Amino acid sequence: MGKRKRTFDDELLLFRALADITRLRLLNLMGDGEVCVCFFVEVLGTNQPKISRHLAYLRRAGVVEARREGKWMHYKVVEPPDPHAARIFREVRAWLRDDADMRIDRERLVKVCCAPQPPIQLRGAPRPANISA
Amino acid sequence: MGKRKRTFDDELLLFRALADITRLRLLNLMGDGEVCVCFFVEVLGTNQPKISRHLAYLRRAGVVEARREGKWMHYKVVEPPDPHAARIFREVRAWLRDDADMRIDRERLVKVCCAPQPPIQLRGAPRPANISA
DNA sequence: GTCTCATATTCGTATTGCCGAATATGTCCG
DNA sequence: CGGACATATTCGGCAATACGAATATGAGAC
Repeated sequence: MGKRKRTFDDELLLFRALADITRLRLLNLMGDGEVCVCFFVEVLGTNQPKISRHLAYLRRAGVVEARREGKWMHYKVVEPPDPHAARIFREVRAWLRDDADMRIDRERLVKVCCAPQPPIQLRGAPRPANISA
Repeated sequence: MGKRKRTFDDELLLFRALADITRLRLLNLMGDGEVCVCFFVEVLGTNQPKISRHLAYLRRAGVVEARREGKWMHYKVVEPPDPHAARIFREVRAWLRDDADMRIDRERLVKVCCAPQPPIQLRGAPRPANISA
């Protein structure tokens, strides 16, 4: 009786990962490359545990990977191993790229990163790679 | 503050519609054309209100449409109006077509429809269109 | 009209998911 | 070692969701 569950579990995990606006916003900010957790907190304007929980969710779903650099953690998007999941995921990311509100988030990320006087809590934080408006 | 919510609400509705195994199985059975509710109940082997509730969910998400024919209700897949959503949805359906367990469900549908002696509760029910193994 | 059948909805409850607050882990510096 | 900082996890409450059971709606037969 658990046969079908096992076969489609990964797929359900993917869709449930996409079924939350905070997680979609995180994926969107990672669209151009690695991003440090502290920037997520700053751009989304929410508390840090919430960000961390959603990143863990995305990691369990197999769509992001983490890399440690000293105290900081960098997250980046990775394609799911399943070819069908990968195709779906690519379409979702294309959707995020074109969405107006998502673009606003990305612009906020650039502004926070490249500001001459960044917020106090971001002094010395490693800048994300491949920033582009 | 409700700006982002409004813009991406439809998209979240789509992903949440896909984040349930029963709804994915229903979409899979509709892959080849219109299907009558009574066949869903038979193939999935569950109670009727559960099927009806999930079909209502899919209808609210804008991915299926219903048509009445006497006492029977036929459901079919429709593409979401948003181009990005439509592309994602097409990929999901392709995924369902290739999945092994989903194929088993479709074969069960064919068997139930075309059996020389269909189950008592299905005598006279309108056959789905475009049945194919 | 009534009866029957197919489907939809409501109701009460159990489960799941998201949240903020508090706490734990992990790394660097001195 | 201890203190500071970035991030992760746990905990309790609350809202959303899924379920079975019961009931309601809607259409055809009579």
